[in-house]
Amino acid sequence: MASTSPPVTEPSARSTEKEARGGSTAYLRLREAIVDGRFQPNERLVEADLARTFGAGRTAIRAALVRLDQEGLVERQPNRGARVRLVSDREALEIEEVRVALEQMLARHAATLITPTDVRKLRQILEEMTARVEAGDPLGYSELNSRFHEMIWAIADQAVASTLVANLKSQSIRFQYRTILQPGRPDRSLREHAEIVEALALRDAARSEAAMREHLSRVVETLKVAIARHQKR
Amino acid sequence: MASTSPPVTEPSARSTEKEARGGSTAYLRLREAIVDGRFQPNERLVEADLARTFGAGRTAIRAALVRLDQEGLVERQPNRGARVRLVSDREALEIEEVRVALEQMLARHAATLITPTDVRKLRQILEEMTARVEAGDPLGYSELNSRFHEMIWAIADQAVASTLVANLKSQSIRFQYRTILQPGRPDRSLREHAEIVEALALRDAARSEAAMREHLSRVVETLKVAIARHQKR
DNA sequence: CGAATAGGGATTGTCGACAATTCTATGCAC
DNA sequence: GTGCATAGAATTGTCGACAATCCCTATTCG
Repeated sequence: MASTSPPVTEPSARSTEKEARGGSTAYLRLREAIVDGRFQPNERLVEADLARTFGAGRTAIRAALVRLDQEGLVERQPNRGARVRLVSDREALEIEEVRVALEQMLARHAATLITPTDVRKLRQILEEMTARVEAGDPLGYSELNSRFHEMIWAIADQAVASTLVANLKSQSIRFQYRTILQPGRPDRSLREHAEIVEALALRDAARSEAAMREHLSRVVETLKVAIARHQKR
Repeated sequence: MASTSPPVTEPSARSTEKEARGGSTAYLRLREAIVDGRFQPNERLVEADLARTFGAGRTAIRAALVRLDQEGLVERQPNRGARVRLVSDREALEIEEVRVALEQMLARHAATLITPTDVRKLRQILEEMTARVEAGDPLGYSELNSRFHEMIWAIADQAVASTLVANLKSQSIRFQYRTILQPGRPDRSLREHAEIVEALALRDAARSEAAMREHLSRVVETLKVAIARHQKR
């Protein structure tokens, strides 16, 4: 399991790379810490503390916070510091709606660009997913699920959309288990994924788009009831 | 005319407001300068110069640049400074594709939430647009066109999607005139907008979505030929 | 004459210090 | 005991200085 989005779109490949060297290493490490949940939502992020923790200067931490704020992972208030941003239930739903729209489009593009090799890889992931469901391993399933979708993003070859959807995902990561853990969901989810692969293999753009829409719309619905149930508790 | 996105989603309402006071005023002014085209694409943005120009410290400028980099308006390379980001033709198309997907979704939501007052306002904008076309005023038309779409974003009441689409728009602003200036485009565009209003007035979600998709798909197509024509020149 | 190299100027990156602001806790009045 | 004012601590915001890096030019050597 571990972090979150390895393949398609690293945190934000826009600029400042070279890892270990430059100053953006603080950004990457802080980001990872937040996404992995090592900081609680709403937890205060004191610059001096972070600087000590990550062995960086306050300047670097500051830049990282500005960046994470713009990215939506952190909330900064003037003179009052930064906290890990808590995304509300309402917002999580909005994010998921956007994801539906974007992945739909990505599926359509993927259908016209997909190669036999890609299809083989997708089927392979699908098999592994089946195994995890049978083994009753929701965590492993969830990880493969991510791989599945990321693979489609890569095939679609649409950098803008992929970056956006990856960013949104890291914002709403806290909600990802609420859907899979619903009863009966894994089986149904599996069938939906199978239909997506089927449509992609046929290079049928319209059907691929529809299948993805169908799949993610159900995820949204599931999330809605999960949240409703979670609230009246 | 002037700036770009007044109503729905100011530059980035996430944090740091209060305008004239805090330090983010440099960010806002620099952003506006870039979006309005007062800096050429690829032009170097030297921190010291900007600090003098905007009467701010280098620290504030630095924070603004980090933010604008994350936002995609500026490109920063380690130790080599920042430049106004040049979005390629390819990327402009990708951005527009994303816009199709998002606005489609926004139209669907707007259809279920729209009020008679909203409909009246949309029809009014539509009338003004007609007047501009008849007057042969593409600039005024373009401005109203923005207002039209922003109004729909507002109605849809989806902050996440609205923010994204607004950001994308400021990135691709350089391309906005390439579509409208194509021959025969204004008339057709007008009819498409009318159909959108019609569908929204009926509160018909599916039809609204389809109308928006139809409209923006044509914009993408138009942009494609405009770019192709522009390249072999 | 061309290529490699060293020097100098310009620019970014980072640190430490201090000012400005917010937060916390204590004391005082009622 | 509750509410308000105030002092002190904690934290952020900003500035100036310096180190690190890059870019350009001129010089030297083959």
